[in-house]
Amino acid sequence: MNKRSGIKSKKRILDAAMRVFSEYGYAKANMRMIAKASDISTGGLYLYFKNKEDLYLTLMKSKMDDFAGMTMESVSDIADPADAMAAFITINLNYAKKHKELILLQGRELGFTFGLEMKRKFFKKQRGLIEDIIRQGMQSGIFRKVNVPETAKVIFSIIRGFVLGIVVEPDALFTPAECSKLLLNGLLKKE
Amino acid sequence: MNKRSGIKSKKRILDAAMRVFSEYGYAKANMRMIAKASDISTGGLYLYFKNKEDLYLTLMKSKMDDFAGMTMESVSDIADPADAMAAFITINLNYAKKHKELILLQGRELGFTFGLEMKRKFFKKQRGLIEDIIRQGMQSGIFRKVNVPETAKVIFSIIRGFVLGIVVEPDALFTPAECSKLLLNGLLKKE
Amino acid sequence: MNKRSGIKSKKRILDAAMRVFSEYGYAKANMRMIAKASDISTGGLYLYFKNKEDLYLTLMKSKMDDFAGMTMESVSDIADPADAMAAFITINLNYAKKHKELILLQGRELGFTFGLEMKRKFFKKQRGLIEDIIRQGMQSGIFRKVNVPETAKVIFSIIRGFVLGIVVEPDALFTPAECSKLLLNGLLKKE
Amino acid sequence: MNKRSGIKSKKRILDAAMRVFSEYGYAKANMRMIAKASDISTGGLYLYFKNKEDLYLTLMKSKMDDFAGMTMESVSDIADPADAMAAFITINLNYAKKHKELILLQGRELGFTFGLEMKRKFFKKQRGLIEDIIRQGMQSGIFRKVNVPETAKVIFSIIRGFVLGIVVEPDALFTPAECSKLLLNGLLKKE
DNA sequence: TATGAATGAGGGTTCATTCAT
DNA sequence: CATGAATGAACCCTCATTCAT
Repeated sequence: MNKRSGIKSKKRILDAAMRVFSEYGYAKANMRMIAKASDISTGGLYLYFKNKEDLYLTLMKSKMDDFAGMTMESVSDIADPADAMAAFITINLNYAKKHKELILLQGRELGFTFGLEMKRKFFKKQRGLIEDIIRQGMQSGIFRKVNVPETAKVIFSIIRGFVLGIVVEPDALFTPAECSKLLLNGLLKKE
Repeated sequence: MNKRSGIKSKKRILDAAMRVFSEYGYAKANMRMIAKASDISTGGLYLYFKNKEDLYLTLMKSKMDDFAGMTMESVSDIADPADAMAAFITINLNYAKKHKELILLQGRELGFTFGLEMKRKFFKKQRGLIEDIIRQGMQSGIFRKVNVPETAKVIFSIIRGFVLGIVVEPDALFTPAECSKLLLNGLLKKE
Repeated sequence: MNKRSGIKSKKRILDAAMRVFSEYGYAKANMRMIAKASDISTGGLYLYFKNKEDLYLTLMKSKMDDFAGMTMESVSDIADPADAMAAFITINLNYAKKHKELILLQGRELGFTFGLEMKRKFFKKQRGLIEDIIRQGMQSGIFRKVNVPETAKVIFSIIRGFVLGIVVEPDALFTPAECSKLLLNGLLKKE
Repeated sequence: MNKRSGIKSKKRILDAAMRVFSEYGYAKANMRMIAKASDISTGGLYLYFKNKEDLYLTLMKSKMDDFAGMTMESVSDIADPADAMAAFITINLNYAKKHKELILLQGRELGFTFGLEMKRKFFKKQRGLIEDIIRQGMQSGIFRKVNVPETAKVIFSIIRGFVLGIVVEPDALFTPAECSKLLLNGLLKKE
């Protein structure tokens, strides 16, 4: 009955879906909840999304794109590779702190049969960013010589670990600064 | 078809449940599948487990206990803290490599309403091991002075990141050796 | 197959439920039967009723309300208390004769954990009617002096007995007239 | 394992069944409960009873026989018909007071497809007793002339009403004395 | 574009009954 | 006689999806 632009409706649904999926997870969330939360009829959902999976995937893609944009932007104009790496970590951790539910949601459906490809693409992109930083660090001589893609992979894994740590431990006390310090300096005493 | 020792039946169910849950995840797995996979009737499942959740939780607990035992044992008699840490990482990564599905399954249900307490206890224990190693390293003077529990938390997160990395990337190339090297030495060139 | 007014669907379900519950009793009736009998899908039932119990209770409540209305109305404008009592009995017995299955159904679930409160309220109301009649009879001097609420209770029990008698004995021959005569005059010869 | 005489086991099962059926009703009681309550294995139940229905029916029959014996005995040697009638009522009400659950249980399954025949036979016998009393009362001239079988039916219904009243109302205050007074004298003031 | 009643397959769970021991 | 693990049909209920309006 409401005259709403299609785009606006789609946005509303996505927002509602975010709230609902975050709270209940993919499996326990149901279309009626999302319909109610977005104030759109059950049938209406299917005007904008092929099915539940499509809705979920679209949502995830948009969030990932947002985040990818953020990181890209914030890192691109930092000259010092160590600073850039620190910035990359910082933005990851801050985002995690702010959007625990999203991380949780993504993690929860980690190995899902669907959406894997999308996730992999996202990961690759992020790793690409790290690789660039490492290469710059090596060129400028402040990083040790390492196998770039492999190290990027490891670092990316570490960051994912940090992120999960923040999300999982309710009273996580570790700060971006500390995390990057450990990553950059290691545990051993510099002789 | 009757008469199997109760314990044997329980074991069969647990094994089958592991396979089924691994493949489909908790939500999409259904009791009928597990029944079929364990060659036990649907009703039979409920002779040994109160319900689906109980079955899942029991399964997880047994796996965690197994793993906790393994790490404890393998680390306990290594004198050098750096070696101990490396061993701890190695065992984590090797286990992950061998039991990807289990990790995935656990990760998938990360934020589950149930079983959280159990998982937290497990995490705490593992973190305790790391703390011990750090303390020894600091005493023997080969580790830098750090805030022990916090650092343990960070390291544990990092390891979790490694583990997930192995699981998520299908062609993970990173080795335990590399991982522990990075963790111990950091990315920056010494001096 | 779609689109029926909600109210109409609800009515159809209630009607079908009456038939099914009457024939099989609460425990042996199942939702699929009711669905089939109302020509509505299983899921459709749950659009209108929270669950089996709710459906049953709603059904009972509506029947009780109907009946309470009938008695109230038919007794209210009879001046002579003896006549009023006779009318009350008559309406009870006639209703029982016409709706054996309903009585049976209600009786069958007599001590049910649920719906007891509802039934008690209904009983209380009916007893209230009887009390009024007794009081009037005593005031006008044609009834003996009795303890009103207690006597009402007894009379109500007697009527319930009559009702059950009609329902249980397939070839019940006893008529309202006879019943009220016995109740009013007793068995002893008036000396 | 226990050496128990068959008869004793049967009795134990019946006793346990009484307790369990009373508490849960026929439908919600299950064989395992009865097995546990009688300390006999599930399979063992089927050594003594063909199935759940048979167990229930056997139980009911034994209770009815007991009760029929009691009434018969207690009424048989009372000379005065009014006293006999009063005694009959008294024994019914006292039994009801003592064995509410049994009455409830029987009432609950009133219209059951099975056991109806048995119940009818029981009712007939009880009615026969009442008929005898009425006939004696008419012969001795203290009862009014009435249609004997029909009046017996009505009286039996009334008594059933009393019995149910006792069971249903939690704080039933009506006494056997009162009940029989009303039944014998009626509500109207004499003359 | 929008609605929401309706569908129906499928999931978790129970329980009377059987049968190898 | 006795056991109790095992069976499997059947039950209540949910929910993604459709479609007449």
